[in-house]
Amino acid sequence: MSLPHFLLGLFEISPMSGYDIVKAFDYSMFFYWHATHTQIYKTLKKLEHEQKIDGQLLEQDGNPSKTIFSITKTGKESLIKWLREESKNNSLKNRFIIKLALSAELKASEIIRHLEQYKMQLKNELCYLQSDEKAGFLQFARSAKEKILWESTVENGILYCTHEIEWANATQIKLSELLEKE
Amino acid sequence: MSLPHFLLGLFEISPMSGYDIVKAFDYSMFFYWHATHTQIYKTLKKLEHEQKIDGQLLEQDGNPSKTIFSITKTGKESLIKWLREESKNNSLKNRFIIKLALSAELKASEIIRHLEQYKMQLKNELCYLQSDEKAGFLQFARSAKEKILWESTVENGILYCTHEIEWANATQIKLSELLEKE
DNA sequence: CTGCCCATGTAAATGGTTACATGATTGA
DNA sequence: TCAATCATGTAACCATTTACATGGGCAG
Repeated sequence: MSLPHFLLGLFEISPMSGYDIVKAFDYSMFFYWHATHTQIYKTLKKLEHEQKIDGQLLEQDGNPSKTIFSITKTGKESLIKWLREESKNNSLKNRFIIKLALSAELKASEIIRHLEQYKMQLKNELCYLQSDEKAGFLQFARSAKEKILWESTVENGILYCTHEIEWANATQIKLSELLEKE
Repeated sequence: MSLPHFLLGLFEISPMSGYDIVKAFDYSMFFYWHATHTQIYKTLKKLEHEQKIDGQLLEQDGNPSKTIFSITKTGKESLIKWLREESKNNSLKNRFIIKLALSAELKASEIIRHLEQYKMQLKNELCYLQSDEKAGFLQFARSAKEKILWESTVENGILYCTHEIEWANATQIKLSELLEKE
């Protein structure tokens, strides 16, 4: 139940179109969230209907027209209210880890291969998090406070990926030691 | 789309009742997954209908009867097939972090308080992951390989919580330095 | 006799993915 | 001329949460 608030948060930073948000998600701009265009456009309709955002049609030449949404006073109030609430239900769902826990039926070599694939996914994410492109966004922070928050969230993703890769390496080693014993 | 497979994985370890699984989730036995009883019982019906599990009524005195499910041959085949597949869509959703990224409108002191609450949640989880109760489960591993996998998943949770707490501390310090400057 | 634990369910709502659809424009 | 990008949508499905419900047993 957070996508509407997440979008309000984006509009509070800057007015933008639904498509801008779709693209931001597609380029995995937000390490800890994902949404598809279906969900985004539906949520935008809902937020507009609740008068939390306000759409302005922008005609373009070359490209189709698009609606630029801005946050309204009501929307901002709703956003602040949500921001102030304690964040509960922070439980994570990690498909890879739970599959791994149940994988004892597979050959050790096969599990090692899965860990390798997992590491590759993490390295890709890490690569983007550490890119100049990502770092470039930080300059758009509107205050020292915002800059700290944005840097911290990027740092969180980097630390997560790094530690997860290290853990995967350690697990691979344990499994290969097992292979040698057999 | 993994709960059915997750449950098959549990039944492959040992036959058990729906209620056993409900309780396991309630006591957050599985750090990286959660499900409610509604979802569990519905999934059990589905798995039974697909003949992937097989229920046996167990009469008890004192307590109501319960159905103990075991995995069938078909179920085990389906489980193995899933285990062999590469695990994609490992993207995480972290409500706390995304809220934090949007929190620049809040006072630094308020954000520091949120980080404190987040740390408390993590410390609770960590406490359980490091408990004797949790360690006790490891002895039920049916092979050296399974033991490595279970230990690794617990270790993964411990590392995650530990690093996340460290990161939260560092972020709190940055924010309090900002407070001093004002 | 009140309230919690056992054990299992239904109904309704929300959240999220996948597939299908459109129609203009631009670059290879 | 073929495919990709821009921009937005619907329909159907699957996943998940919240609320409501039952009925016996047991402890305080």
